[in-house]
This record gives sequence, C-alpha cells and structure tokens, in this order.
Amino acid sequence: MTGNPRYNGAETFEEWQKQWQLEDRYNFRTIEQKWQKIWEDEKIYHVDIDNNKEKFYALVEFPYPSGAGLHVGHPRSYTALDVIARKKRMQGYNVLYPMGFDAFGLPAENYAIKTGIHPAVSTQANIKNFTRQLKSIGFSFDWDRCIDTSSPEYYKWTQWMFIQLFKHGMAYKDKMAINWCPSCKVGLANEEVVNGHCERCGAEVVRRDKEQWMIAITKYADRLIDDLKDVDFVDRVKAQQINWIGRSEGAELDFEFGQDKLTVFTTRPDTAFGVTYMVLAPEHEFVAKYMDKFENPEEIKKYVNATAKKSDLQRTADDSKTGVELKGIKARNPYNGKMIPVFISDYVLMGYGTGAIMAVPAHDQRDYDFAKAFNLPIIQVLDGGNIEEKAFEEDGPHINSDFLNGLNKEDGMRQAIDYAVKNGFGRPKINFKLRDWVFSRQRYWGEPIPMVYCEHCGWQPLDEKDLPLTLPEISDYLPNDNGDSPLAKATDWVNTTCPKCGKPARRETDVMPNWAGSSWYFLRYCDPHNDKEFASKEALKYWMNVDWYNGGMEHTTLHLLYSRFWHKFLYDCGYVPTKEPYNKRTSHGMILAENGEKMSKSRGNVINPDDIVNNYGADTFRLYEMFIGPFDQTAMWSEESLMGVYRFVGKIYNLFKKVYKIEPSETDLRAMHKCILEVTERIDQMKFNTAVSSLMTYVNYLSGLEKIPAELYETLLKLLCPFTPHLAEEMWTRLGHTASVVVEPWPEGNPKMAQDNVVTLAVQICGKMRGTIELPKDSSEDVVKAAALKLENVARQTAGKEIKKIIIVPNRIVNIVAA
RNA sequence: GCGGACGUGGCGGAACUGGCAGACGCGCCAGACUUAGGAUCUGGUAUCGCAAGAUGUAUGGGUUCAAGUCCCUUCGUCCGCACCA
Repeated sequence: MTGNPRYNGAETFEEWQKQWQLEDRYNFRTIEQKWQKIWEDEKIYHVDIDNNKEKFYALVEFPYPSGAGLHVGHPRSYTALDVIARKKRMQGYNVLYPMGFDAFGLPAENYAIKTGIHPAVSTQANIKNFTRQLKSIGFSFDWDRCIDTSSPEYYKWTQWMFIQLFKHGMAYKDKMAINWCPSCKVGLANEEVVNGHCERCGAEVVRRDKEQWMIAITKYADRLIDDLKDVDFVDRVKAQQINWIGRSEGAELDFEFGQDKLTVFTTRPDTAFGVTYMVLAPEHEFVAKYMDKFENPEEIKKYVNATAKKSDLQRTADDSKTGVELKGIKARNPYNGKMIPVFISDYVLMGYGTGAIMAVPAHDQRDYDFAKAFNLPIIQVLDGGNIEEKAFEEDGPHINSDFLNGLNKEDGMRQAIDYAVKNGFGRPKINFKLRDWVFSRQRYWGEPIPMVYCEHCGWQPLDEKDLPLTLPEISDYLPNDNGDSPLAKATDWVNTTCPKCGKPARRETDVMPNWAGSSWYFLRYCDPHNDKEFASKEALKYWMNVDWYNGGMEHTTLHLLYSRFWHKFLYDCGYVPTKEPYNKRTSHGMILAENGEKMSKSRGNVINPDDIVNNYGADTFRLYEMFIGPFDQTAMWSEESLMGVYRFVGKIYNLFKKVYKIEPSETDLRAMHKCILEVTERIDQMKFNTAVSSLMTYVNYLSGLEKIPAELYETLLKLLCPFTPHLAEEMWTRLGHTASVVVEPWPEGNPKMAQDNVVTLAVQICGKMRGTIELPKDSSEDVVKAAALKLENVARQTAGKEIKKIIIVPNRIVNIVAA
C-alpha cells in the first residue's frame, strides 16, 4: 500500500474528493465489466495440477442450454459454490470450479422439427448466450475447462464407456414396454411424460413393446445403498435414494400349480398359513401357458386384453380391486397342503418380484380389499387388531399356524424360511424396486449408440478406434410411424459392415438418453482436452473426488443415482481411483415468484437474470441470492428485499470516503474478529443468509464510526470478496493495492479478540427476565450474586419471599429462585 | 399408505451444546437533509396496557431453576415415492 489509502494517489483531500465525487453513486455497470475483463484476460481462475497445494474440487450441476436462457434458480447454486470456491481459494487451496453444458436434449430437437434449424446450430447459439450470462454474473469458473456433451470430442468417450458396459455384460438389448404417444407417434422418455400425458401434445400415453438397450444398474443396487454410509450427503438425498432403490428382504416360495412351480416373492413368509388365494399379474407366463386348461378362457382373455390397453396411469389411479379367477386349476400351499384358488388381477405387477403373490388378506390391506370384493375367506394368523374392519399389519403372536404358533413376527419369519429351505420349496431373497435403466431413445439429438447388428454375429460394438461415431446430417427430424428414430432414415449411415465378420450389417438407430453425458462429466473436467483417454490417471488422481457437489433435489433419483452407478462401474474396471464420485452433496431450494407460484413462461412471472444484472448489478444479484433465505429451502423472489441488498452494496461503496489510515480500537477489533469468525463458519455451513447478515451488522458498526480504520475496511472487502467480487476488487484497488483481492489470504478470526471484556447478564426471578447487569467478563459468582441482588427490581420482586436458590450461568444469566 | 422437511412479528427470516425470543433485511411510523434520487441519514416498530406489568414461537400436556429448542398428544403445510407383495 502506498501513501494514505484514503487519497488513493491524489495529493490533497480536495483533489481526492473531486476525483470520486464525479461518480458519487456506485457505477456498477462499468466497474463490473472492467473487472470481468481483467479476470478473463489474466485467467485468474485458471487452475492446473499443483502437487504443492491441496486441491479442492467444487462442482455444480451443469445446465442444459435452453433457448430461454439462464433462470434465477441456476445462480442460487452457482453463487453458493462460487462463494465456497472463492473462500477456499483465498484459504490457499488449488480450487477447481468448472462449468460446462449438458447439451443433448429434446428441446433442441423439437425446435429443429419446427424450424428446420439443426440442433447443433441452435445449441451452439444457446451455449453462447448462457456463457455470456454466466460471465456477466462474475463466477470464478475455469472457462478453459468448459465442456459440451454434444461435441464429438466429448461423446466419443461416452460411447467408449457404453462399449465397456456392453463388454462387461452390463448393457443388453431387451423387449420392454415403453411410454408411447399415439398422437405424436413417438416413444417418450419418462421425463416427457407429465402425469401420464404427453408433454408436447397432451395425449394420454400408452404402453408399447419395443426393443430397448438396457443398463444393468440393478446389479449395483446393494452397493448404491451400502456405500452411502461413506459419503456426506444431506439426509434427505440419502433417504430418497434408499427409498427409490427400495430394498426389501424376504423369501421366494414355490407353490404347486399344474405341472409347474409357481414362485412368489414375499416379505412375510411367516403368514403362509393365512394364504387363502393367489394372484398372478395378467402378463404372467402361466396365464397364456395354461389358457386351454382353464374353464373360463374367454373371461380371462377379456381381462388380460383390458389390462393391456390400460396405461400405467389408469392402472394405478384406481385402487378398487378387479380380477378374474383362473378356474380349473388350484395351487397347493407347500406349508399346509391346502388347495387354494388362483386369480389374475392388475394390482399385481409383472415388473416386481416374480409377478405373482400369495395373498394373505388378514395381514395385507390390498389382499384384504381384494378378498372382500371377491368374498374370499380371511384367516387370521397373527393375534391382534380387528379383522372385521381391516387387515392387521402389525406384530403379534402367531395363531392358526402350526409350528409357528406363539412366535412373534421376527422369529416366525426365520422359522418359516428355515422350514421352506429344509423342505426345498423356498429360499431367502432380496428384491429391489429399482429397475434396469432404459437407455434407448427414438430420437436424433443424442449420442449414437455405437452398436451394429449383424445377422451372423448378433450385436457387435464398434471398434474403439472408430470412435466417435458421429451423428449423420439429416433434414427430417420427425420419427416415423413405426416409432423408429429419425436416424433410421439415414440409410447410408445405417447400412454398414459388421465389425467382426465384415458382412453387411445395420447400425443401432436409437440414441442415448440425456442422462448419459452427465453421468461422467465431472471426470472430464479433470482433463478436458485429452484425446487419448477420457482423463489421465494423473489428473483423476489429483482432482478426484469432487469435494463438494451441489445440485437440485429433482436429480436425486436420476442423474445423481446414475452417475454414482456409472462411476462404480468405471471403478470396477479400474478406470477411476475411487468408489464414489462425490464426497459431499448438498441441495438448494427452488426460487418461486413473488406470489409463491412457480416461475413459468405461461404465468408470465419469470425473472430474467439479465434484467437484474443490468438494473442492480451482478454483485447485488449474487448477494441477494445468498440473502434470500435458508439455502436448502424454497424461497420467494422479492424485488423489495433485493433493493435492501442493493442499498447495502451502495453503503459499502460510500463508506470508502470515511476510511483513514488509523489504528483500530479494541472495540473495533472485537467487531472485526466477530465478523470474520461468523462469516467463515457460516459459509462452511452454507448458512449464507446469516453470513450476509453478519456482514450487514459489521457494516452498520462501521457506519457508526466517524473515521474507519483502513484495516477494518480491508477486512470487510476480503470477507465480501466471495459474495461481491467486483465491488471488493474495485475498492481494494482504490485503497492502493495492486494485486487482486481474489488472491489475498482469507482473514483469520481470533476468538479471544472477538470476546467482550464486559458482559451483560440477564437477571431472572423464577425464570422471568427482571433486568440486566453489566460486569467484567468471568466475574466470580459472589460478585454476580451481589450485583444481581442489588438491582432495584430484584429487591422489589423478592420482597417478603425467601430466596431458595441462585443459579448462575457464567457470562450469561442469573436466575433467582424465590418463593 | 411409505419416506423426508416444516409450523416463530405486517412480511422474508435469526436464535451454537436448553440460558435476555424476534438478529439481519423488507415494510410501516416520526424526524433531518437535499444536487428531487429507485435518494440518503437519524430514531422507533411482537401484542395488550398511560404505566407498573401481563401475554407471547401451530395445539394440549410433561421434564427443568430455565423450553422455540428435550419428551408425549393433537392439528396443519410442503416435497418425494406410491397396488413394490
């Protein structure tokens, strides 16, 4: 620092005053643009591997570059981790904070169908717009590492990874029922189905069987649950993933049915003596197999057809129980030899367990409802509840259950399974709700699946040296009537030769879902320009894991689960050094419009970040996003609150005029250290709103001073730097500094310096506040007692009463118990 | 039904291991000042009461010298999953 910082190069006070009075109001537009250019020119946020420094990898979910541009929700997450990244940088870490674009997706393709503009063209334009917007907010991204999942240099590796999945038996082709829009004549991704309706045309979605590429994520179900214990994810994320994977322990039991064994999965084998009927899913193979043995085939066929026509929505919306008995064949309960009727009903799903259940109406509400509807017997096998009214699903001693009688649920289960195992009709079994991942999309704008079908060799992967398999240019993006991908029409591209035998063969024409590219993008950031590997071992070893990943709750059971799985697969293959990709996962709340509604184009209540940056500046925008409310909770946008933050920013600018190079007082230092400690701690805890209020309290203190010691103001700027980097840089240089405040060391707070040497104790009588006393810190109990009793109010309140007890909490409270 | 979060002034929200409820901001009220600006500055602002004081953290109860915080009850809101056997 040179000279009196207050004069900032000016010879006299008058000269200095004139200099700054020209722009008495904070001119955020020129100042913010100036610093953004300097940061970019000097590549101040660029990072490389530096083995002398501890790394810190901060990650936010990269956006899909939509035509609408940035939403105010995006910067909530980006600013939060920018604050964390900037603070870590000032604390001496080598910080990787990257940004990129998840650029494959349906909107670009739909736009192409409407306008004929190639998705690559519109996507690049959108990326350009997003980049401009992100830069205007002053995030400290290392733009040299920016990635685009739709570029061949990137998706080459997505395809390479798919081939690894295939080679390890993790990718397979299977006929699957998919969501089909009969009006658009197109298969839809789950994310395009809104409450059972097509997002584009509103028609109800039906099921249709199609050959699909599947990824065997279920093989990792156990590990995806178990390894959650080793990572620091917020509880609701863990809970939701566990819930979604839906692990349940039970047993498989074989019932005799015709010449076959009818296997069911149950979590309650102990209730086997209460089975009064069985139910198959209408799609169960035995229904067709035994059709000519049934006495009522017409009735059965009618029900099967009716079910097939129903959408998933219709099938689940109505919880009244329907079904048809399979007359002519009964099943035999292996526990007691009883012959029981068998039904088909759509409340049993083919996709879970074995597609068949043993029904215990006394102890399962769904079975109970069905039994009531069909007038079937209900046999109670656990004592308790009132079976006349509803099923009893709790624990109790077993009754009517032969060798299980008297046992509780837990013991009963064990005994029942043991018995089944010993007699060869059952085995313990764990089932999951999680299904394998449907990986095909009948679309154009996605990664081509690098597979070729040969009549002689079956499905063959491309040779890895032939990657990337690039998307061919086409002019017609509409899928055809058969539900084939638009790529099917690019016959020159589709017709190829088998990589194995060289004979004519056909390429896969479906593309990957948009979750593919995002399943490993955090690895690419470590080494984004590598054309030999998806990332070098060295880069992965240095940068991984992601230390802190923030993103939306809506991705918990999609992207977050997919990418954890994908990473584990790569780990098993030896391509990445760690089992889990993310050490810590946090989640931000949504930002709603002022009236509490969701922001949407149709409601016309969307706040455009560009307007906020233009009207109030990036710093105000950033600071407001942090001040808006608890980070993990939903918040409502408020222009008036934004104004408060805007005033605060202006206040800091104005305070500069009162800065002198003088020594701070003890009280000054106390305020300063208190602020340092609070801001530091609260950033780490993501309590950004209270971190900002600490800064406000500190600024209020500075405002009350006639002259502000330079040290206090400099500390303020350092603490502000993560939140309002442009303002901090500007004022920092006006103080005469030549280096950037961004690289200044983060201030150290001293708890001792932050403490008052005089404390105010609350004086209570029987827990009610009656006054306060000011005493030196750590005064002895006798001193505290004496001072408290001396209070006039205390004397009055205790008059005529006996003082029974005096409780003293050091430096906080005195409670006089009197009666 | 299952799982998760939550309920505090006119509003958004603070309150660490139980220890002065309402920090900080908005709004509102009063005043100052002015280059009339999206100004700025100062003071006030939980409720009732002139006051002393009383009452207050969804509800009712409990533990404690002391409860927004811990335990139980009831009510309500939001989010995710949902005929998963």
